Amino acid sequence: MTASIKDVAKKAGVSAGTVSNVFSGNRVVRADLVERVREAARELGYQPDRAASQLRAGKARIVAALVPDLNNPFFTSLIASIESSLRADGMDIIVASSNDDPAEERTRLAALLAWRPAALIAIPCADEFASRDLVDKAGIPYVVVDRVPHLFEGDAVTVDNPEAGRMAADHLIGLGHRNIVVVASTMKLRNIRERCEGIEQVFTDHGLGRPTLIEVGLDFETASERLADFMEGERQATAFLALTNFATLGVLASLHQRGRRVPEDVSVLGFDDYSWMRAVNPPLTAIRQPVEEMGRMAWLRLRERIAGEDVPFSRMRLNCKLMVRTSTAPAVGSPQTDRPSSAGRSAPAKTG
Amino acid sequence: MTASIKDVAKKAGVSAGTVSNVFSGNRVVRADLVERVREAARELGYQPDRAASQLRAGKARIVAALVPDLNNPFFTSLIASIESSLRADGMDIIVASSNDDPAEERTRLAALLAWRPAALIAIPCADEFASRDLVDKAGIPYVVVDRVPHLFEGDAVTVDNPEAGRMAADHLIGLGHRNIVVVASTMKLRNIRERCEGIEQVFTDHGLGRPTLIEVGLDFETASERLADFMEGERQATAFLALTNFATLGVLASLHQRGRRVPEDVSVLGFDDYSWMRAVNPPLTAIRQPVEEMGRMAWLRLRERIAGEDVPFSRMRLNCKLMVRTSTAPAVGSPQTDRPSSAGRSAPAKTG
DNA sequence: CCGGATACGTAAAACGATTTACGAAAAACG
DNA sequence: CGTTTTTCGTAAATCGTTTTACGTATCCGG
Repeated sequence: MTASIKDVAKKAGVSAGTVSNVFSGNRVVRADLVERVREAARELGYQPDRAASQLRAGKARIVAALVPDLNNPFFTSLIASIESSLRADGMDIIVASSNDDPAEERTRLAALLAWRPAALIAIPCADEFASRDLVDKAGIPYVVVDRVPHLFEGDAVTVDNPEAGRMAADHLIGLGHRNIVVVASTMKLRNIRERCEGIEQVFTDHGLGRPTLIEVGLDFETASERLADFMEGERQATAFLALTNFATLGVLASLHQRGRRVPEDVSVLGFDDYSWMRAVNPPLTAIRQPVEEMGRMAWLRLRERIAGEDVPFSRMRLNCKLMVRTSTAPAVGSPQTDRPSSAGRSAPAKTG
Repeated sequence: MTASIKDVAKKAGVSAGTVSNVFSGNRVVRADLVERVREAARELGYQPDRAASQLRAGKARIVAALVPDLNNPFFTSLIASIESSLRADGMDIIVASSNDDPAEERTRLAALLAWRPAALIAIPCADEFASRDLVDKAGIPYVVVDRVPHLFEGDAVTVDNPEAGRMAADHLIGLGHRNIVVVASTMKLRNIRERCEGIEQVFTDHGLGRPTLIEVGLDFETASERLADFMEGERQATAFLALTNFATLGVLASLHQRGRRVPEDVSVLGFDDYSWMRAVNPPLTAIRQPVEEMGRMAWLRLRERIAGEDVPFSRMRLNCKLMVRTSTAPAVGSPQTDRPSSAGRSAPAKTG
């Protein structure tokens, strides 16, 4: 059905090799022949078959991406960024979702590798990245993004999670909040743990005890559910610090459900920064992750590796940014102070 | 680096053809040989090269998806749905974004087709789908989703846009709203036009004139901007009916910016239905598009086509659902009535 | 015990590209 | 002008599979 290189060769009256050279630019071809080949190709609607090309040349022009969830805008934004970086280098992207399940991750990864991609970008579903052995065996360069295994030997791109946690905690404590609830997706993930560490550090620096911490899972539904349960008995918190996208949503939903107003009754600080956070009322104070840049960095590193550069492994740690909006306000009854201890513990939670 | 079928064959003491048969199941192989081949493959970490396999067999196990914007959750949800349908059939998905630009659409599409995918799922950036000729020439089955060309001869999956428009308009008019502003992305898109038609029809049925209509573009930034401009001079509207995701966000953002409260001062009805719409305050009344189902349907049809079934072209028209939440309320000063004419025109817009 | 199925493995020819080795013509050089 | 070099096209080999054609062994009925 589709024209092959031979059809073009015949039509242009040259050999297949010449046609190949015209398109790949691997060797120079006389101008008049180039013209004839181009013309013939145009007439036939010919375009080199990438699968065949990759097979023979051993150079893949496809990159694989493995993410935990294609419904999470954080991951898809990352893919968007990577896709637009890739394209400049004539690459295409093949994607798969592990659905946050290690077993699926393994099979999906195997399927991706079966295409012999030039490289892989992985966001593991658990941060041991148990399926890593498959990639190692395949011998292709890869970079782990966002969720990096402990003692990982390889390229990685993350944000500075401890610092992000500190920024968030600083902001809330600076506003006088002492009863802060930290809403994590799951402590099984290292990035989440690191954010918590940053937060706790600030608490310690201020002479405060550890903040209340709850785990609410990886999607909106379960997050809302668990938060609703939690809030049942909770009356003291003056601020919620949500460590992920869906955790933020869950907090908002259950606060609203219980009729507690933001920021009058309780402050909310979220993670990730999407359009809707700016649009809603009140606009959300949030820690912005540099998604766009993460994607670019990941590809930059992979490109070097593909080119065969033997640079040492690197862990890029990008900085988050605190976007202060109006969902966070001074704690009720607390003057805006940095004095340690005191306050908080006994601060009456205004109920809605 | 990676083991090939020959390595496995040698190790198992059989021919390459036999190894192929073991993995493809194309012909039966004696049990003991199967065992030996499997064992050898396991030891070598062998997995058939999909590119090579596709080249020889002429059967592609990859599907291409072309969308206008990977940062729009509507499109990525669609991809998520398709990906999970595909996987059940052993397919993988390769994606590209046209960035809402016909020229880019053309080059990206060409790149996708160069992989000789088994099928294509396309969401054109303009609804003529000007690059369609490329797909036709490639001779692969494809389905157009969401944005369907006029008089399109082919498979398509959309929602019932006129009906969606009617539902939305009915809801608002039923609440007594007469000064409704319809916020479209761009009238260049047929689905948007159809939604408008549905809306206008309801207006006519109620003896009302045409609603105010503004176009705000395809992304959040420009939408907010244009809406801010628009609202500068606007004081009468009691309800905004946003026809897309980003339009909805734009409406919320600029209303908030001008200090108009939802739903007390003005009602807002949005399109698409995402987690954040449920989570925010007030929860948004919205028209929910069956994204998940759209993806499934698209793949179902493609699967038939790939299998060679010669069914006639179909345009699947799925139903949207109105999710009534609290961002829409009875119009101020208007009793909840269906009486035509009167009202509206002169209803004072409460300013914030 | 013979003839014809049946079962199943192997060698070799594809698939559509790239790359290598070679050769003919043109160009450069002394 | 003869020799060497450069330029550039072609034929053939090759990438890792699948598939076709063929061969050998086993089985079965008569």
